[in-house]
Amino acid sequence: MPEKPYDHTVIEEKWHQHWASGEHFRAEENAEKPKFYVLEMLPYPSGALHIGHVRNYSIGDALARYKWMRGFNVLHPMGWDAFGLPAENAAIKNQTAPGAWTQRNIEAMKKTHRRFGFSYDWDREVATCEPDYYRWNQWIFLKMYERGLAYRKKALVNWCPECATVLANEQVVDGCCWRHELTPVEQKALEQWFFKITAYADELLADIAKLEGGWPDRVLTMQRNWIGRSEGTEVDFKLEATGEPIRVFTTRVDTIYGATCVILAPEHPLVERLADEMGKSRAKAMVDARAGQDPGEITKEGFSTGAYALNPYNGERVPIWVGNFVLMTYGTGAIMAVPAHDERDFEFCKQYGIPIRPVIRPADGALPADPKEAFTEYGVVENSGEWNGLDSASARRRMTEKAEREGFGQGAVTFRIKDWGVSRQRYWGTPIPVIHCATCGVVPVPESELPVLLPLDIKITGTGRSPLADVPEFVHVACPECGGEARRETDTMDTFVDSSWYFFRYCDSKNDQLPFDPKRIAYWFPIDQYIGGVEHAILHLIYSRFFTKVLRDLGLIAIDEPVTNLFTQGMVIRNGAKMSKSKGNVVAADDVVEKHGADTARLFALFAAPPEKDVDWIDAGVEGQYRFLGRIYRFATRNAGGGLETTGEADRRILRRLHQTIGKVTDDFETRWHFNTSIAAIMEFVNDLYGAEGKLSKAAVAEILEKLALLIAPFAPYLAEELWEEQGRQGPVFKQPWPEADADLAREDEIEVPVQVNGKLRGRVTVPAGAAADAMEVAALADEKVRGFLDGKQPVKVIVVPGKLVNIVVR
RNA sequence: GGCGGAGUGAUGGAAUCGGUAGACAUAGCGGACUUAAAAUCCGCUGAGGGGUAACCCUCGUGUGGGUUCGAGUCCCACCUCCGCUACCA
Repeated sequence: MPEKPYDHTVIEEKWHQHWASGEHFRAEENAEKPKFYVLEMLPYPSGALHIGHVRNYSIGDALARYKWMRGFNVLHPMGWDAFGLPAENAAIKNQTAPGAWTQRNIEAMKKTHRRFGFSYDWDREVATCEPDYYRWNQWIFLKMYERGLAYRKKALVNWCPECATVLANEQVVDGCCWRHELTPVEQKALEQWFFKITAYADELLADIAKLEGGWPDRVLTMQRNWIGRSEGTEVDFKLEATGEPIRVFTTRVDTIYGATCVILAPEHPLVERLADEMGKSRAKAMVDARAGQDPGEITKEGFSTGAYALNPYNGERVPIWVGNFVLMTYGTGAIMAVPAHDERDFEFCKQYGIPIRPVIRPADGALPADPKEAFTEYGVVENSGEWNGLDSASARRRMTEKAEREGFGQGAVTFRIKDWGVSRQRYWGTPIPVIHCATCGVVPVPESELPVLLPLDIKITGTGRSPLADVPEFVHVACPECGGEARRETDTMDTFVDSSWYFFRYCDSKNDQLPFDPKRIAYWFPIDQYIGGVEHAILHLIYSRFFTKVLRDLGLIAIDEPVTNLFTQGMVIRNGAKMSKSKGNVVAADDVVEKHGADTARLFALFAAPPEKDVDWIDAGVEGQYRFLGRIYRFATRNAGGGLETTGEADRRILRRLHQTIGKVTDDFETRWHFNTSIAAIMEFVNDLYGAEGKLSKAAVAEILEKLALLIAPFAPYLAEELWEEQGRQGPVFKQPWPEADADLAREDEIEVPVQVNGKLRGRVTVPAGAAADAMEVAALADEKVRGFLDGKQPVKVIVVPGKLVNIVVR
């Protein structure tokens, strides 16, 4: 047959049309077949897919297609994380409505998605900004409110006095507003909504054990650290003037005789009463200074309130200070400072001349007279009255018991993780479904009135209060309880709410009675493979686990954890920097597909590096993948139906290589997903194939062409489908059984074994495959070259690794 | 500061369990084809040295030590880069 040139535009356009109906990728519940739920993190519709997305989806798609070929019933959905701040920023900049802007972006990106030929079941598509999605955010919110898992409290927000608006953390640059670079951001307390994730802190921590093996260790470590459980003691110091308690949390109550002051967080309620006017304004300045600051950069500062507290263990009188490094949001917002045994306290006390008094000595040492640094390890208690001589661990235990017995403290477990603040003073998000009534207070919107619709035609100015507060039709509402005049909540939800349960919705995306039918979840869940960027290792993946547990406790699902296996791909960087619009180094997926075609782009995304590694995207190199596809296509077309009538040695050799290649690619899929080496193996095979061209039998050519199409199907689906069709076979290729490597055909007859003398490579001998150790030794010792290096000496020892190598040791 | 990852040719990377370092690809060089170029096909390509040649020798995986018959791979110390996290008492 005559060779045809590889024209990706023709091939890809053809199959693109063919797949447009979407029927090939539709997933349906089928109890007969094993299911496989493969999911890639849903993108924010920023306007265009970039090459980082392409990498993510190429990994997921290769796996989805492989699993199809392995006979699984595959669920492979896609959607849009469509709420969020960029839409509002674009609205301000371009005078467009956020909804319309988002919709346009989704359409553009979906088009790109389809050009790449990713195997999604688009019937299940979800866009989180659609009322039929976010109504279930509201529904879940109300269920959580009923159970006390959603509650209100005052919390600090970043506030720009110039815009008179709340800023997101990423809008704070060097402590100043991003739009007013000289205006320092202030901290302002607002009533806000919180999800009580701390109620699940213990379970979230304990269940990490269930994820081991399926999730990367570093993600689990990050989550453990983020939850940050620590056991300690809460102790009440007494305010000298009034006798009222000041509660502190410490993990080292054994050091309490070394406490030389009590330090309050600047927001601590007592500061209001203890500090003078000057102190109060200093405290306020400390709080504001924290906005957007790199915490490591903040230098410790503080001031004395002039008040004193009494140590409950020894009655000692210690001064009360305010310190900027004490956090109101952790523990009790107040600490006892033990400079001799805590680095931070040491630094602070040294700076202000507060005494440093050691009370713990190393088990094998003495108390230092004038410590140069804090001794933070466990040791033996000294200078501590009745407790002297105890080791730290038992002192902790017994001193805590005393506090409990005498009522001035107790054992306590503190978590680093805080309740999840979900209120956003923003427009483009899910309206929080509550109503504020002057008589009835906070009233949830009745379930029957959901969804609370987000009004679409509004002006976003970027200044003032929550944008929704300026929409009278939205705000004014009758109270569902008393019928009186009331106003709607004008804050919207954090977009992490949207992405915390979307993977359930995919299973039943059109349900208008419930967020999803529990039966369908039972079939598809848990997610067998979740794939996404490691940047979501903490927030998204903890919130998703939290929601799963909440939905379980609501009786909607029966599982504890949503994701069995997590794969975190590396980032695609560009010129050593993370791709971002502001840096102007974004590689658009559209450009790549335009120039080289979808198969080439996908192949290159997988070939550039193993998927878990970061990769610096350089255009050079894409060419090679295009050439590779062309080599396959040209070989296939010019050899179609061709070949010798008789079979010979060339057949045997190339079929051996074919089956070795199948084995290699299969192994990569089953164990480590290093598709760069899978593709390299197929390239090597094709190179060998070129060498054997013209020497192969008809039967061998046919088998090779068939298997080759199957082998590349997960990586280059367009070309695979085209080859499959040209061979006159019934498609689609990605629903065919994955080829099996035939171990007998793959086996080598002879192997070349390196021979070392004293560990240095000195020669090679050829032996039959499977040769016994002594046969290998004989062959090695008989080799002329090797003998030259033996210098006539007798081997002291010969190490033989069957099938691998021989090492002869001489002295 | 804490936790994690990585350092291999000009470049991306390979070497999966301690066993031939540099597969595969890019870039470069040379050849074939062509009036010419592109495309394609073939060959060479870690450094240094030797040989007419097939080939051979020495060195070589961030640095310095160690374990081992044998180390890119394991252990110790250090250097550099990257990511995450960060006064969490």
